[in-house]
Amino acid sequence: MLSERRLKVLRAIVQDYVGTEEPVGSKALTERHHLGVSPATVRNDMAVLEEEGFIAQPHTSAGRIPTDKGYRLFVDRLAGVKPLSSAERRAIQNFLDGAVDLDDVVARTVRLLAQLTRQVAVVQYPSLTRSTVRHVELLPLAPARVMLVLITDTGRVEQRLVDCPAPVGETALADLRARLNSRVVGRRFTDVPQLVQDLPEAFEQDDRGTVSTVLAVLLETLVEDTEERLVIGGTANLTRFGHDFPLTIRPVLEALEEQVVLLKLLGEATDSGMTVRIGHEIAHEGLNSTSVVAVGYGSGDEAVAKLGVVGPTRMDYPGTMGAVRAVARYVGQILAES
Amino acid sequence: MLSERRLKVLRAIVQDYVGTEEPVGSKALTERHHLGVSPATVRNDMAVLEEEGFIAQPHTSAGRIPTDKGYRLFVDRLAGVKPLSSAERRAIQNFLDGAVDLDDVVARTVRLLAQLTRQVAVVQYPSLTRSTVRHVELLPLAPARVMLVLITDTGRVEQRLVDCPAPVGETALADLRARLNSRVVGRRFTDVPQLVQDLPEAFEQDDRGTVSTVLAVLLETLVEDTEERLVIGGTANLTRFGHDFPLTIRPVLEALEEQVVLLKLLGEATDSGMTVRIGHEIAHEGLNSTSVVAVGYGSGDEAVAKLGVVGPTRMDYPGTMGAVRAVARYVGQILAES
DNA sequence: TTTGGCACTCGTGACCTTTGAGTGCCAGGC
DNA sequence: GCCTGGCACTCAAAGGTCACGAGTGCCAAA
Repeated sequence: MLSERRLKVLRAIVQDYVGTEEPVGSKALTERHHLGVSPATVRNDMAVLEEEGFIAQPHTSAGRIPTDKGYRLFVDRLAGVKPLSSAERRAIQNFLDGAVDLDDVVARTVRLLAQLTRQVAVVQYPSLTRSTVRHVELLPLAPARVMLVLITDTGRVEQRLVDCPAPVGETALADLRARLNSRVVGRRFTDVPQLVQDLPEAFEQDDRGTVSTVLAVLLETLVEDTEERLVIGGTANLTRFGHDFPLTIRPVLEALEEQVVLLKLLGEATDSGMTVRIGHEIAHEGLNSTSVVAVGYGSGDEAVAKLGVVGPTRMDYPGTMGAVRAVARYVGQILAES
Repeated sequence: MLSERRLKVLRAIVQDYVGTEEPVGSKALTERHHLGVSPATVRNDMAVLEEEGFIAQPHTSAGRIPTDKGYRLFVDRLAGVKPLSSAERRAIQNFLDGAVDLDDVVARTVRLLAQLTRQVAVVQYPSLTRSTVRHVELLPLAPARVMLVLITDTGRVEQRLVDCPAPVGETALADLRARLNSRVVGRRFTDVPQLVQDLPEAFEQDDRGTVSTVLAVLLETLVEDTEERLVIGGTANLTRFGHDFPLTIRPVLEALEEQVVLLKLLGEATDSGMTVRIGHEIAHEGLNSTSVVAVGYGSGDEAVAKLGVVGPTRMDYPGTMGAVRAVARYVGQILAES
């Protein structure tokens, strides 16, 4: 087990390195942090920390930099989540309060996160899986063609064209609309399938085909929409990545365009509480020199989606985590209000 | 006026520089292009070209590189549009034919363009200004709350919540829906305002407020939606920009996130025919070292939106223009079919 | 007008040296 | 047993020198 002081040394190394981007040596450490011991002692501690794999030397006779393992320990045990200043909190609130609809909320959130953390922000649209149905509408477009419109409690609207096996009368459609809504409004998406299961039986033989078709499309919409949309922003912050970044930035930009990768990353985040993935903990190769801080957000207790940032492993974890958490909370509030 | 040969020299310089990314000298020129004259002669021509501002020297005793003005001349008079190979054409068609809906068409187009040109691709969603209305639907959500759904001929669906000044009856709403649709279905967005102008007068005094409100929201939707959505892709290609690119890439990434800037850029493109903006011809400062190749596309004769690419001024103009034009044509076809 | 010749420029890369931050280790002190 | 000051060692970074060579401009001759 590492002694108290060695943990302090590790923390100091992480903090200094994050600030200066340069390997930190024993002398500089004792000067900047009042550790109460001499550089020589710190050197001994550093030797131990290196042996344990928490820090490394880029080359002999250079300072040390934290390894992924070192950052991990730092995040888990040495760093808190830095709360935002009240000025920042007010700024967040003001900025988000101006949003007019869901798209706007998401767009503003991503801008805000990017600005606050000075990193790349990723925001997932609220998932439909935990959403409830606000309204289902059926519009006759042509004799055998119906448009299905699904409105969710998060303000999202989805529509699908349905080609029916036979012409549908206005009354049958109105009947279906009424029955459908009475059963599913206010219910969760996940509950819908069994709620509508026996619905065709309530209709005349002629219309059953149509009813089944409409229901099939509805269920399909519910499932399909579980694959989420993402919005990313602040990619210009990638230029702050490091000195050698032609090589670093490339794969990151590529990964950011692969929504699948990002979705998987966010998906790995635990539903409640913040998740931090550091460097090689991230499965995707192009992101091995980045860290991801993600957290779920939602209108109620449950998270309906995730948001987070992607930055260099050498990032200000406490500050980033604080910003991410704060933004997630405010977005949750906004969603709850609307 | 520049002699025939000097134009040839300029063309050779542009081609070589685009290929090698390095200043091109007189000797290399005569070796790679059979100009039939000696390096000394070429040097004289280069001196003239430089005096006229078409080329420049990064420093004394280095080769020449084209200036923005040089590229302009090249594009206008020296370069054709390079048609794609039939293999490329087939690839485009196959790739786009797999699209299932409008979103997918746009997403695929942007990927395709980025891949084909190896640059940053920008695709604007089909504009609503030239679109026609397919259907307008009104859904009662609460006694004084109505959802307005607008379906366009390009397959786009927009919805808005309308808070009415007074409760609306089902019948009044149905009446409004019917009257509204009979007037605007199949008509262009731009014509809608005057078509519905006198609609409130057909209703009872009690409902006029509601009707006016709904109409106001509808018109607002039409106008708002004229501000287009954009999709961009291939940002990873920015890493190919140049050697000094930390400084170059930053403002470009920033500009790409400012949709306003891009919209303006695309907007400047003439409706028919391709537009090429080179370096400082672009008003936005961050994009002064880039060129934009844009062209309109549409399902019929008229362009409904623009698409294009953003790349370094040092780009393969003939090839890029060929790819952009070809993609625009195929997308137009796809849209016309659906 | 073109061409070969020639002197000149100047960025590039190779090679060397110096500098200094940082290290590991050790012997002595608390 | 842990901490500390001292000391020799290492090595990347910074600076300086130098030769190279691609490229230029100019000029006189074809």
